[in-house]
Amino acid sequence: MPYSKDDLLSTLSINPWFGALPLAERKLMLAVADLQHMHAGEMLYRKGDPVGGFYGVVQGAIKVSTLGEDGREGILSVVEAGNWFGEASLVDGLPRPHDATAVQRTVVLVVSQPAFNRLMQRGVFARAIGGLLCGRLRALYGMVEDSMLRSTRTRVARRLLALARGDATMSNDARASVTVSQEALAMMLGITRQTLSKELKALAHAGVLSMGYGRIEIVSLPDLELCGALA
Amino acid sequence: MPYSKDDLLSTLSINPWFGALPLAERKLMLAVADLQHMHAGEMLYRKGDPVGGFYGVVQGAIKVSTLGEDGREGILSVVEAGNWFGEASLVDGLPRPHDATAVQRTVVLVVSQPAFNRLMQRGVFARAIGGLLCGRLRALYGMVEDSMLRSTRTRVARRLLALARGDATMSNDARASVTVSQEALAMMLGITRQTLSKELKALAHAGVLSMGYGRIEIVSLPDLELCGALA
DNA sequence: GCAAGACTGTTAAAAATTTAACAATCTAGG
DNA sequence: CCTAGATTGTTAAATTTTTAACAGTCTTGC
Repeated sequence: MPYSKDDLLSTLSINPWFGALPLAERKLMLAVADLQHMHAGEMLYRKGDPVGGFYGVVQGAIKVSTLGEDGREGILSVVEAGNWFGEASLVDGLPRPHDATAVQRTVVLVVSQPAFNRLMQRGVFARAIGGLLCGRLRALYGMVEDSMLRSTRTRVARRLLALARGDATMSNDARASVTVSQEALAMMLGITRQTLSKELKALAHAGVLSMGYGRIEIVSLPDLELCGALA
Repeated sequence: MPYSKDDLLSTLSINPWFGALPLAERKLMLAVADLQHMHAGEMLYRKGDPVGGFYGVVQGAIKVSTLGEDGREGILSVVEAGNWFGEASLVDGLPRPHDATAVQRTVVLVVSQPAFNRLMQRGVFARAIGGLLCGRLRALYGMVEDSMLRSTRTRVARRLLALARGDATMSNDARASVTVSQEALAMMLGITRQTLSKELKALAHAGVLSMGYGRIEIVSLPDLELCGALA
C-alpha cells in the first residue's frame, strides 16, 4: 500500500505536535524518513537496544512497555497513529529505556539517527523536540504523582481519560469509546484485572461508563472527569 | 556569607552534568546567575507558578514535591547541593509541575528566564539541557516501572540506593549513610511509615543496613544492590 | 540541663489487593 | 458456521497495606 508524501503530510498534521511545526520542517521530516511496515506482535526495538530512530506512527499502534524480572508486563503507553515517539534515545544517545511492539498491523515513519541529528541543527526542530521531551516529562510526573497520592478509583478514571484523549493522539476531543482490554488497562495501571474489574463495575454502576468486549464506552465524560479530579 | 565565583565554579563542577560543560559555558552561567538565600521551609516556587528560573543548589537542599487533594505529600526528589533543576518549565514555558521548598538553610543560583533563553541559543548549552531532560525522563521511567512491577522491598532498596548516590548529586560513589527520616522516605515511595518500617526492619535483620535517628546506614552496599536488582 | 518537638518502635484491627480458579461470553479465521 | 482463543465475570482465601493509637527515644534550642 503506497502512501504518498502528500497524504502522509495532511494525515500526520492533525497531530498537535507535528501540526504545529512549520510546513518546511514537516516536509523535511517526511523527506528524510522511511516507511516501515510491521505485523502484529513485531518488535520495533527492545530495552537496551542502541539508539535507532525517531518514529512516527502512520497506521496501527505501538505498545511501549517493559518486562519485570518475574515476567509481568508494565505498559507505559500505547502510541496511536499520528504520534511521534522514541526521541529520548536520539537526544542523549543512550540505549532504549523500554520495549516497543506493534499491537496490530502497523506502519511507522523512521527518521534515522544521522537524519535526526541533521534536523536537530535547525533551531525550530530542536525547540520542538524540547517541547516533546517536556510534554513526556510532565505526563510522567503525573503518573508518578498518581501512583503516590491517588486512589485506585481515581487512577482508573484518569487513565481512561488519557486513553480517550488518544494518550496524546491526533484529535483533541475525547472519544466516547476506548478500545482496550481490561487486561491491558490493568497492566497500564500496575494492578490486577480483578481489582480493575471491581472499579469498572463501580463506575458502570454509577452510570459513568459501560463495558463491552475489548472496549469501554464512556457514557458521561463530565462524570468521568469528576472522578479523575478527586483524590 | 560571600561566595566568590571561583569558589562556586570549582564546587559546582564536581557535579557530572555541570562539570561536563565546557569551562566557557560554566563561567557564562555563573556570570548571568544571581544568588538567592533561603531559610528552612521557604518555598522557591509552587505548583502552577509561571516559569521563573533555572536553579542550581549551592548549599543545603530543595525538596521537590506535590500535595494530594487530601493533603498528603508526595516527595519526588530532594535536590542536594551541586545539582541543577527546574529546566522543564524554562524549555516549554509552561507552569511549574510541582512545589519546590528549601528543607534547610539553602543557597541557590538563579538563572532568570531571559538569561536562560540567551544561553539556549548556544548549541553546547542547549544540548546539555537536552541531556538533562533525558536524564530526568529516564529516572521517571524507572520510578513508574518500579511502582508498576516491583515489590515494596525492592522499591525501598532502590530508593535508598538512589539517595545514597545523592539522588543525582555531586559525587558518584555512594555514601554509607543516608540522612533521611523514615517519614520522608515513606513519602518518596508513596507508602506509610509503618509499612516502610517493616521493610527496613527486615533489611536490618538481614544485615544490609542499620537505622539511626533521621538516618539510615548502609552496612552492605552489595547486598542492598542485590535487593534492588531483584523483582 | 531540660523540655518540646521530632522521630522511631510496635500493635491490632480494618481495608484493599493479589492470587487462584473456573465458568461464561464474544469474535475472528478457516 | 463453528470452533479455538481471547476476553470478561465472579468467588474465596491469602496476603499486603493502611489506619489508628501510644510509648519510648533522640536532639536541638533556649
